This record gives sequence, C-alpha cells and structure tokens, in this order.
Amino acid sequence: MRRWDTRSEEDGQVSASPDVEPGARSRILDAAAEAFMATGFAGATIDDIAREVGATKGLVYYHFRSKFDIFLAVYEEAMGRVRERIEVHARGDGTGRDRLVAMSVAHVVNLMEDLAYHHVVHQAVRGQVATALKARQVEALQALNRLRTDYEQLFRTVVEAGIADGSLRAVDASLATRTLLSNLNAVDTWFRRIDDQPAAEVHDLACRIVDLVIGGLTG
Amino acid sequence: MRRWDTRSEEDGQVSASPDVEPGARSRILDAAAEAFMATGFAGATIDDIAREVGATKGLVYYHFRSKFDIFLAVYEEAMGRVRERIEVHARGDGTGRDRLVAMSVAHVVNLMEDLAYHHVVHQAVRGQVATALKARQVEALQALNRLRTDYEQLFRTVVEAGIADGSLRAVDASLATRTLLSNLNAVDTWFRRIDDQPAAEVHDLACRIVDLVIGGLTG
DNA sequence: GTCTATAGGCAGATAGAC
DNA sequence: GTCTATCTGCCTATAGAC
Repeated sequence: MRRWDTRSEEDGQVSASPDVEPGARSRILDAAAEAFMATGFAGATIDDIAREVGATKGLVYYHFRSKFDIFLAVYEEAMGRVRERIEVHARGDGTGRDRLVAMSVAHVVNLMEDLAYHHVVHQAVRGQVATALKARQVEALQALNRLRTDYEQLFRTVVEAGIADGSLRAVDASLATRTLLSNLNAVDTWFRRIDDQPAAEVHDLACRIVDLVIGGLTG
Repeated sequence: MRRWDTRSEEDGQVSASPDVEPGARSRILDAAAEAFMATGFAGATIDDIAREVGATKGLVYYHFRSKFDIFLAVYEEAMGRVRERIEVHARGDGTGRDRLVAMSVAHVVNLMEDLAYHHVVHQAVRGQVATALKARQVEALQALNRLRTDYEQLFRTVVEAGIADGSLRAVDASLATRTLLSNLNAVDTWFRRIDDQPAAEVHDLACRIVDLVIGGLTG
C-alpha cells in the first residue's frame, strides 16, 4: 500500500518478530489514537501526542508532515487490522448466519482490543475532522473511506447469503447491514477495557453482545 | 430546573405559542448543536455559531458565558426533550416488550428529528470535551450525566418487566439495556434527514430499525 | 533522530461603542 | 441587545542546534 504520510522510509516493513521495541512511528500512532479518542481530533494537540510517547513535538514532526497526516495513518492502520481479522470468516462453509456471527464477533473483539484506533475510524466516518485539507489529503481520505465501504460490503454479501439460505429473516439487506455494523460499532460508546482484562473475558463479552445484536431481545 | 448558563433572564420560559420567532438563545442553541455535530466540540468555533445565527460573537457572549456553557445548555435541552417524549411510553399497560418497542421508536424518532442535539449528548457521553472546567461547570455536567443515567434506568426497568412477563428473552438486563440504547443511538452515525422528508417516512424508518434492533436478524 | 526555540495564526473571551 | 475592536494565550508547523 502506498504511503502518503511518512517522511523517512525507515519504518517501511513491519517488524518481523513481535517482541522487538516498536519503532517511533508505531508509538506515535498509538499515542495519537489515544489522544484523538480522548478529546477528538481537533481537541488533541501534537504536544499531547508527544508527551504520551515520552518525547517532544520535534519527533512527531520528523515522522509526520501534519496532524491530519497522523490521523490518516491511524485510520489506515485501523482498517488494515480489522479487515485482516474479518476476511477469513466471510468465506467458510457455514450458513450465512454462522458466518455473520463469526465476523461480528471478530469485529467486536478487534474493536475492544484496538479501541482507540476504532474511535478514529468512527470520527472519520462521521466526518468530524475540521482542517483545510490539501488535495493529496483529500485523496487519501477518500481512498480510506472507500476501504471502509468495501468493508461494509463484505458484511452485506454475507447478510444476503443468510437471507437466501434461510438462516436469517427476510429483511432489507441494505438497512440490516448498516444497522448491524453501526450496532456493533456502538460498543465503543461504553466499553473501556479494564487493565489486564484476560482475552477470554473480552471474547466472551463480545459473544454475548453479538448474540443480543443478531438474535435480538425477543424469544 | 436551575439555569447555570444564561446571563440574561429574558428567555426564562418557553414561548407559549409555537409559531413566534424563536429568541436569540434558542437560535444560538440550534446553531451550536449543528456546529458541534459538524466538527466536534473542540473543532467548532464561536464564530461558526454566530455566522450560522446570522450575527457576531458579541451576541453569543451576551447570552452565554463560554463555549462550554453553550455545550451544557444544548445537552440540557436535548435531555429534556427526549425524556419528555419517552416517559409516557414507559408507563402504560402493554407487555414489557410492547412498551420497550414504543419507547425505542419514540427515542429513534426524536433522534432523527433532533439529530444535532443528539450528537451533542453523544459527545458528552463519550467525554470528548476538552476544556479546563470550572467547578460550577463540572457540577452542571455531572448533573446532566445523572439525567442521562436516569434515562437509561427507565429503559432498564421496562427490559426487566419484559423478562419477568415473558415477552422478552431471559438475557442479562443490564447488558441488554446498554446494548439496546447504544444500538438505537448508533443511528446517528449514518442517518441524515433529507430536506422536507415527511414525518411519516421518518416514523416508518424508525419502526423498521427498532424491529431490527429488538427483533434481531434471525427468524 | 531528537530536541529547543520561535514564528505565525487562529480562536476564546472581554471592553466599550452604538 | 448587538456589534466592532482587541487582548491573550495556545497550538500547528518550521528552523536549526546537537
């Protein structure tokens, strides 16, 4: 994937082993995601981000051209991660309903684990980003929004399959998909991960939520 | 209810007849809600709000002490309106499910009609407000958050009633209520009212969404 | 690569004219 | 009541030292 935001090329490939110290770029992205979640894109300052990293502005501007470019990079990272996690479940040979449940659980687990990144996507989707954008930034943003639409399309295909094979009610697939995804995303309103909360607990909660969202409240 | 935000007392009571020109205060609140929705609390400027009203900063600061006080006033207005609309449906003699559906439809219709006000509540709940707050502002915010909690409690009571009378599945009432409300609120992510969209159409859409949220996707 | 210093602009808030 | 003018501080972004 093309990179629009980085100045240096130092960090081009993902670290091979998972337990090496993450590069400055990754740490900045993590810190930025947290800051954007806490006070919104406009409310977060570069100093906030730098402080969270344990550095100063200088570092941040060495790695990114502007605050909005950081936002774009977080957005891209978020979409890449969630897409990768969900895709496997979209294929598979269960009923539409089975696959939809698997995708939904994976989506919610990812949301819970990457909560701050998810919030950034949320802000992007809502369009709550208030800067005078340069042409290349508009382009990059649109490209990411397209990824986001493709992602929704993936869910829609499975919803349609479920209706066709009788494992889901015959509802309006378009409205149902949009409602489903926004319902799943709504978890970010109230969920806050407790320190050291075990993965199994997170997974269990995600399953219960998906059961409520897909199964409904009625018997 | 105590007023913390207004300097003048001119606008103390709501206009008796609905078709008089709304006062400056109301127009500022409407404009502020729109601005906060568009770019977030931090991103919106007082000049944006004033421009939308067709006035200048001076007017805004005559009616409100600070930007955050405007935010509080919008939040209060939003909670007052939605509470009033929902309360009647919580009582009534139907099953828990019937009442829950009625409340949910009313909630979504209100959300669609007061979309911008709803977004402000959303930001408040997420805590995406980034100012150094004065003691009296913290107090006011907490009071409104309490109203918000009470509102959720109203739904929870009905969910519990529905489980008790067998009209709803035996789910965890606390998680179900939180999920239900955040699902309903998630409509604000994608819904945008089309100009002059008739009320009947809005109501119909709300019913279909509530059917999906409460009834689920499975047969 | 990372820091310090600072330029430059914007926006919240106030004072005072009308 | 509403406007204009202005103060003030903060925040993005850059320049240049180390």
